[in-house]
Amino acid sequence: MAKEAAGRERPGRAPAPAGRRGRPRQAEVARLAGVSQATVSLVLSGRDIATGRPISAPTRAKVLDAARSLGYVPDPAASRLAAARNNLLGVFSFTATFPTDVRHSYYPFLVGVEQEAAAQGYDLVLFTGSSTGGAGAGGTGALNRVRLADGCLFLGRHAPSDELGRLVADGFPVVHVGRHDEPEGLAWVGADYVSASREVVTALAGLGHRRVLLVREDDDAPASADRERGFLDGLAASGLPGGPGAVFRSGDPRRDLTADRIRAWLADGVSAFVAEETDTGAAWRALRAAVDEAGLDCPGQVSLALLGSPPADLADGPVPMGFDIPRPALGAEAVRLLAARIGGGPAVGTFVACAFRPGTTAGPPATP
Amino acid sequence: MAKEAAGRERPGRAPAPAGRRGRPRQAEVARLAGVSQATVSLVLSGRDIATGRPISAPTRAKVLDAARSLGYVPDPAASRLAAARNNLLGVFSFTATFPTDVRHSYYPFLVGVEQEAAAQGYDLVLFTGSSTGGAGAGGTGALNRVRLADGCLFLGRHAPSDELGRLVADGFPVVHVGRHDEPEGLAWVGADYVSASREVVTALAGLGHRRVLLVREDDDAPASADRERGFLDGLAASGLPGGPGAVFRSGDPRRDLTADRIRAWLADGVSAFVAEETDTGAAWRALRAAVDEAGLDCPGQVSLALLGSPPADLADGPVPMGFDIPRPALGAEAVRLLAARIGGGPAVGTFVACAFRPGTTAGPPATP
DNA sequence: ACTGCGTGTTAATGCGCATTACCTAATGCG
DNA sequence: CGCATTAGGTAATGCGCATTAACACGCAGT
Repeated sequence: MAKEAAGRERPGRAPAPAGRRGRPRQAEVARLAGVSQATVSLVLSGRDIATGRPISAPTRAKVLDAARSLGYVPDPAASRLAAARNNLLGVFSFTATFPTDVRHSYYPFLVGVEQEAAAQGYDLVLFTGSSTGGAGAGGTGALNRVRLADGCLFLGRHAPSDELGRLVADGFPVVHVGRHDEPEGLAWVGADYVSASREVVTALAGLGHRRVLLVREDDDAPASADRERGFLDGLAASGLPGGPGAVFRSGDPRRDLTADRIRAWLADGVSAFVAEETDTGAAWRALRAAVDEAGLDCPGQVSLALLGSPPADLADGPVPMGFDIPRPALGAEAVRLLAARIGGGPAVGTFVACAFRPGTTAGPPATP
Repeated sequence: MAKEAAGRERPGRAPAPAGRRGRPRQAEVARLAGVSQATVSLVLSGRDIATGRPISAPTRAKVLDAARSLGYVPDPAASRLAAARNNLLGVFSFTATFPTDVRHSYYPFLVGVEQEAAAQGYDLVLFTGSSTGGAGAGGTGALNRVRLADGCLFLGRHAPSDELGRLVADGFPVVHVGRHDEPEGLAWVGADYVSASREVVTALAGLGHRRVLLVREDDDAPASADRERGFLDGLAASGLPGGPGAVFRSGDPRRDLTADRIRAWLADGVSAFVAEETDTGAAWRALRAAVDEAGLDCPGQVSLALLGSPPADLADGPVPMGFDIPRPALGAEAVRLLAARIGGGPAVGTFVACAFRPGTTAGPPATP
């Protein structure tokens, strides 16, 4: 290795602090200002007043001037090491590349994250799960780099519980977006599907409906279960008949939900249908198709509601009664929670309320 | 004069290394394996053989076992501080928030980046320009956090030269994607528009065209200038008439490029038109519209070419003669360059060749 | 036997910063 | 006036890791 010709110097491998190389350090600011490095740190971090160790105005000024004239910028790695914080928040997405795509479902969420992070004085650092790169030792690998930040948000349902559990066990501040009970002690934020679904049912009951049917897919995600629970809660609260008969479950709604079936239900007293929302929107799609096929007028002869937002390609159809997941708010809440955890707060789970959407697909039941 | 603090313990604020708290450190692995921390570092980094200081097989095994049983994972911040490297590559995108526009999404580029990074043993960390958050001291702020990584790629034409220059001046390894001459000493990779454009003209000349016209927008980006230069070079090389008459420049091609005008050019001996590619694709769009409007048969009566790829919404039209920017290759090359710079290589600029695309919009000139 | 040399391993050091214990005036106060 | 307090600042220390000088131990050569 040939680097500097000055004979020997610093034992470590060594960019010289001398001459004109590399960023200035606090030590150099200190020298220029005629104070100690510690004072520089105190002044620049503003921690002097915060901790009741005030630094006199003239000294402050000297330090700040020196820092500015040298163009001092802190080293985030060193900050993190020394103080266990560098005001960086990680955002980990398990999707292949990072969702820079606006159509991507995470996008609105990220908007909220970004705003709240800025409000709390944090910068963001993004990670993706794809990289299977280097990292010699651990092998655990991918998740490890989030430790660069003070804490990390995790998006995506495919979060591997074991790796996450590892971070949690190490006391690293983590918040998962979307309810997630798996690793004990994991903090999360989730939308309150139960209340929102109940509210939809209550609204239908308020319009006069006496029999309401839930159409759901054959999917056992917690989000689906929550919706069903809210639905049944709503029926009970409105004094409507619940039980298994109030739920129609199908692995292939498009096939099972025929126009005939719809007519039969109507004849049987059902006047409103509620569809679960899923990735594919299959339940909602099938419901609408069947109603159309049966030649029924939507708010007039039958009322429809959707427990969530319609899929993008149906966005210009009539707005369904239902609720919207407040994704930006969810993101903001996640950041708030994470900030609290970094500050030593507890690892709690939090629900964020969804916004009820009246829509145009529900009205009073037809009077035959 | 103060040395012993017999009563107290660690002066720093202190998560205990004791009991069962937090990640294990190399020191604990060392203790368990009955070796020194230095040995652990050597073994885990594999640097023992690399530096010709081999560690004996039994010792290696002990260390590796201990590390595995404790679940040791390295602290990326500490690695970076101590060694000036942590095998992380930054990718900085200057787009506002998380980019809003899908069309010139960086996606294909990122694919190449990701692959090559993995191949080189690096993990990725992503940044965006938006965050205007905390960062006490500097004020320079946003760009600073890239220092967490060993080096950083920069995407986007809006790269502020001064901030970038700062990083470059500090000796931080940086590679900009897209030619960028501004800060002296900035490394970059860019597509070779000059050669690619020349090749297109040569191809047209080879088909027998004697007068070719370039349609460009009123935009002075270096990418546009390069295309024009390549175009003119190509004319010269083919012995065709160049000069200002060979270039039609318009701030609003859709308005200025009328069917009549096209006919006039044809009457004047022009038999092929070449459009510049831009974000909007306005030149190409206008050219096609005018030719259609004039009722001209495209490969038959007039030949067209595009110096780039057609906009997404015109993707299913006829494939224009032109060239494709090898975005994944560009990304890969950028990573290679960055890795080289981290390894101490020079800050060079590199061109990546574009792929000629014959397409179906060009043929021999009409024989009147 | 002493030197030379190769091989393993450890002690010591520092990366850049935050933090704490301590030190020295300059007060306050009964 | 004697002591406690406050204001203002500094020296020392360590975060977790990588790096290297130095040491310890054979084993050959002369």
